[in-house]
Amino acid sequence: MKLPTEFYMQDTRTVAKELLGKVLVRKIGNKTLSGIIVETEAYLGNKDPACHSFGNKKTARNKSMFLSGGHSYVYFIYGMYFCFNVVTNDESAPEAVLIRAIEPLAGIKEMRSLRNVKKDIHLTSGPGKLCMALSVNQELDGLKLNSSKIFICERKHNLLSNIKIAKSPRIGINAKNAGHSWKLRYYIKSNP
DNA sequence: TTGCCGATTACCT
DNA sequence: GGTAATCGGCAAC
Repeated sequence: MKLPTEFYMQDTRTVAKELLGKVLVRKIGNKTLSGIIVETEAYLGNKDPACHSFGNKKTARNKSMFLSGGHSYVYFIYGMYFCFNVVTNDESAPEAVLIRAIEPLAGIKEMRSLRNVKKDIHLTSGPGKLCMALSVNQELDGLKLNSSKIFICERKHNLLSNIKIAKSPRIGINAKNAGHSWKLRYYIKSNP
């Protein structure tokens, strides 16, 4: 079952936590690639100095953050990589959750051919890596997450009912940034 | 129009 | 742990 729009309209930190254990699905032609979400980060819009939409600043790049919860926000970074985010809350709150890592579930062969790595552990263990493995690019920016190309759903069997969630400061935030130490990164403890 | 730097990764020692 | 790769966004000029 695809997650309903109401799921994404909740508080951004709640969505970041609740996304752990859900399944990110990418359809390419007749191929299905998917993985369990194991690491996320919350970005709190207007009041978050580390967020692209800090101060409600709207630009060509981050305009998708100003859509309602349940849309995608994909951006290009470091001249080489894409990052995939889930927009949360309503239009008045340009907030989002960055998907930082997934555990491959379906389409591992396709992921291997999209990535050029020796060990599977490196397939989707970072925000840029998972975008390469799932062929996520700017074409998917601003789509609703019930799109046939990319969406998120519950696991069929609730195998992760007793997962332990850990939190920490977000990765890659410059120490000069006031949001540097905010603990908005969530991950499934002990998942490699 | 210029110039700095980034929500990263891969590969090196 | 260190850093090159690589280029678009964005603020400042």
